[in-house]
Amino acid sequence: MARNKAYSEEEVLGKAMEVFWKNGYEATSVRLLEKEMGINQFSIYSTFSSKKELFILSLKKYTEYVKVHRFHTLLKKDAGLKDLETFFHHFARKKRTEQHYRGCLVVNTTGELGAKDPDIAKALSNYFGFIKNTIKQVLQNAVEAGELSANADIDKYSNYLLGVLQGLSVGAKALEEQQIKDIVDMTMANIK
Amino acid sequence: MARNKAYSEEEVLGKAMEVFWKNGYEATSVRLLEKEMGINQFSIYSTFSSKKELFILSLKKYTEYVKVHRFHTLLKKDAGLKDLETFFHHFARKKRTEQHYRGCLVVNTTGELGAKDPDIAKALSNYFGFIKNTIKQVLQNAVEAGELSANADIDKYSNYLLGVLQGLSVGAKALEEQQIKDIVDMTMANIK
DNA sequence: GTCATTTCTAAGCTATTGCTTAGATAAGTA
DNA sequence: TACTTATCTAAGCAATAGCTTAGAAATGAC
Repeated sequence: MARNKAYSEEEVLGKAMEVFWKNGYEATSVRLLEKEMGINQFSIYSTFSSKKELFILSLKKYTEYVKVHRFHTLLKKDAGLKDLETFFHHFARKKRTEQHYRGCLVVNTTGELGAKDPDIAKALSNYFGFIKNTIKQVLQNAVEAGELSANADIDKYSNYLLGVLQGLSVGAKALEEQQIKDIVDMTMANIK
Repeated sequence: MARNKAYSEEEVLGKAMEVFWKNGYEATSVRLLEKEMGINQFSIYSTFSSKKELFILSLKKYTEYVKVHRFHTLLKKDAGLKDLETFFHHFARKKRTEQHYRGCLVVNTTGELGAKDPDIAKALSNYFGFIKNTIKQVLQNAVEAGELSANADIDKYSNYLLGVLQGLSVGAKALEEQQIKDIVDMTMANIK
């Protein structure tokens, strides 16, 4: 063994995620990362290999972040339709309370980079798969609790809700609060 | 008067739009624009002032583009629910036929830049306003044709459809064809 | 304490960024 | 034909991009 790192990898990765989230991939320079992560370029490259690798790890970190800060209510064992509705309605509130809503890091990246890079595309796909499964589990709970008909096509429903969620992630950056509300109302009325 | 320009402004602007659409704003260099537009940097700057101005003009050009190539069926005088349904179903087909679907330039930009720059944000907002109004007019036609109930809240409906459209623009870059189909099916079933 | 190994600082690398400029070229006016 | 004005080519500007390297500093093993 030898000298220890003077920083926590998870901690500086969290900072990197914030920078990418705020600025986007291309607009984030390694100098800015260096400043915000609090470590210099040598450390960034020796620990995270490249800007792209750091970004992909940031996308994974983001998944962990939203599990705790966005999807926690839906990840409860007994989460049901009511939780789903509350979750979606949070978008309209966010639009009002946060001056400059940053949107979803993964949706932003889909817009900026799309499928340009296969490694990044895989990370995007993994994230959306996780979101879909989370929603699907809630719908499954709802069926079991009798909130939804037993022959409801919950796979179809979860794809639909994922799609609307992607729309809301764009809309919350570009539309008015009332428009967000309308989208959420219409969508939830469609789940029955 | 003096020497004339050796190119059509509208034509090279169309090329610029294509480059931004394919690559995104930050990933598009002036050297690349120079190459694809077929004019050199002096001409770009003397005619379009800056990269940002050129981009904003490209966003406006994109609006004109989609009027002709995407929304033409919805802009017909008698466009109705059937046209709306066909329009939405085109997304799933696009996903299958176009290897690397580029998505919507404006949605992509919302993801990449959001409200970072007020001038660009205004252009995004204008675009989404146009789309909403286009949809709203179709719904109005549908009411008048008796396809929709006279007390349907068509403003709410059009916000909803705009939101789903934004979602599809993301989803078509990141989801599977079947998922797109599910989103479209569920959405259209909700308009009645 | 000595050594091997890793991390640190700080400077520097080449390539590219958005943008500008000097001078040649073209075109309408008189 | 001479003059004015605008557009062209091609080179060049400072600043910054992502990334690397040389040498100093720290740390656990022996």
